[in-house]
Amino acid sequence: MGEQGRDEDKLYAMRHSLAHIMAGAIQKLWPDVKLGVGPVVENGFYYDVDLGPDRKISEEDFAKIEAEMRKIIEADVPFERFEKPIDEAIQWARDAEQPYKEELLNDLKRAGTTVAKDLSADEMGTIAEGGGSAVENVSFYKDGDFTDLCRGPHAESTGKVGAFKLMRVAGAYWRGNEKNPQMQRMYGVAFASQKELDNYLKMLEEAKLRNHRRLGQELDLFLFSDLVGSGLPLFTPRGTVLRDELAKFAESLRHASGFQRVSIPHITKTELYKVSGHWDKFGDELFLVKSQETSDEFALKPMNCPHHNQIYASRPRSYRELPIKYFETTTVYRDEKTGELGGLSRVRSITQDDSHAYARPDQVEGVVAGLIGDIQTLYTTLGLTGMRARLSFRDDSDRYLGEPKLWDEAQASIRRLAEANELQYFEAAGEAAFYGPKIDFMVTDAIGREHQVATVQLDFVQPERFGLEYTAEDGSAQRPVMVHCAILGSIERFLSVYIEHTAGKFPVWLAPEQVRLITVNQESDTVEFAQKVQNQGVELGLRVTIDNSNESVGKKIRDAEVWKVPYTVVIGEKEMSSDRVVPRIRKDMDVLAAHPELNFDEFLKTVANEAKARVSQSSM
RNA sequence: GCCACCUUAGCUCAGUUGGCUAGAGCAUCGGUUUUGUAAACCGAGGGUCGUCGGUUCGAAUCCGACAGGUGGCUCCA
Repeated sequence: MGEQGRDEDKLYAMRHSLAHIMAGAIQKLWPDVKLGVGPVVENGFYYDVDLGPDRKISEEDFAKIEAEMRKIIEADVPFERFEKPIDEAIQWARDAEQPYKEELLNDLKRAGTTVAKDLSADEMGTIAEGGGSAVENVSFYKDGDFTDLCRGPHAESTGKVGAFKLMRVAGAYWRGNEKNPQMQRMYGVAFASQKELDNYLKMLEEAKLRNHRRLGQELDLFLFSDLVGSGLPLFTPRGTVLRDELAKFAESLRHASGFQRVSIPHITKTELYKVSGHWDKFGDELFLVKSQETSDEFALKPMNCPHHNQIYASRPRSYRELPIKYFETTTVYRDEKTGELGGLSRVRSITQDDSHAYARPDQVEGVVAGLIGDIQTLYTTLGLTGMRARLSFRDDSDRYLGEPKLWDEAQASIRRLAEANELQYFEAAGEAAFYGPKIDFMVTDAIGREHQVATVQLDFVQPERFGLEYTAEDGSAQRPVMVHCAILGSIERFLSVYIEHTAGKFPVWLAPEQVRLITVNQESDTVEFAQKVQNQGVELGLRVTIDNSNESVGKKIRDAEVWKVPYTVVIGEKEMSSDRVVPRIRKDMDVLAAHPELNFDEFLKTVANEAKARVSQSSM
């Protein structure tokens, strides 16, 4: 570990120390506060506090708390470490009337250093000493009047903690369990220097400018209506271009990989999900639909696999025709809890580029390898890089269906696939679907944030439940394995990522408006010329618009910039007489810049080719 | 669903300790202008201040409920 590692350790200690300082400040202001845990997180720290049922900290209190923290920092008192036997520590917590600490210590005593069931390893790590045997002593840190049980490490003294800012207060359940009382989680950010803190805050401002909700409004891509309901986005013509073009691209990849399109209704009798197993697992997320005609109970489909299974099951299948691969871009509906909705990232009508392949066991790896290739092609084309794969496996809880032996085989097979396809991967226990393990793909956006996008899942539970079969070479009936895959994942969620990644500067093939023609005046020959150019463009499959409004050219140029149109062409006397195009090219693009001297015909063809080739811009 | 905060015109926002007919810019519409690469000029329309209820002589402003939103928690097939 070099210089950088030591700096990171130092920063960690600073942030951790600030968590203590904040807790101390809060305790000074509200002496009977009950403290939870206060770990370091990305960019800062938090501390969970509980002022009792009738009192809450709000953001208005931040100035007060920060002032109190600064007093502690200015006092520059040392962080002193000492140890107590576990029983004395428990007594300390009892005397201090800190029931949450007492609970942690009791778990620590009972469970040793193994992680208590409800507590994440990281949280536990902040209070427990390492080692494998039962805990006998626990360590404390004291700065001034404030003492907290803590593993450390800390800064030397409260004066050496860098620059910080309290950011927000949020509700958080004690130990992350919604059955436990809810505490207030105080978040702060902290860096070694004020300059780094300022840079971080500036980055947050930039992220705000890219926010997909804001751009969705500014660029007229999608909206929500109170009458339609929350979590139900409506897409405008411009937004629909994005959706359609993305879906078309995903579809073309599927087509090349031998998938066949199918089409299913958006509702079904609930019976379907009782057979599939979804009813028991996810019944509370179903939108139920009533018929006025029959007594059957219907639901809006929350996933597509059971429907697709019915198509597979509609006739006897031979080993010769496997793998059978169905694909469809379609919308599913999930009754998400209102507090979980947000912009396009979490919606109640979710459009998936969903596929289900039914394969013989010996074909599974080939099918999955093909899907991985398609996923890589799509994200590379979209300029989303740094792909990582999460191998989502089961843990030892009882929420999974299917034979453990099948799970082991499938997980081993997924591991082999990750190796064979040279994926950069890591494993995560407890992330599997209830019916099988999966590979989840994450990509990194233009400002360094990682998002989960595509997913490939193996499933042996549903073929069993639906009695899916094929006739093998020897005439016996065999079970196919199902492979679920969505490349874009949810188109809505994908757009939330992609709009922020591009900041709304879409590449030509996705741009809702690819070429905007600006007339210098409203004379009929100018307008007719523009219309002729537009028609030519439309014939080439381009999205060309004309702005012949009665505004100055300067104003119309500005408008085109604001709408982030890739190519803008002013049409006036010069262009009409010379048939030369001097396109105004959006600054992030570099494709046409190499061909400055084109006539209208050449220009349009060049743009059409760029769109057809799905060229991504090099800089975003 | 839980916690904190937010909601004034299509958008972004002003609106003093509760007190005259609730304002601005952009956008929209009408007129003048016929324009050359990031904002021409003049004028007009547009608001039950999220909704409902309460306190008050008087509510955009104070209180409550509900709806919608933001950030978290929990969840995410």
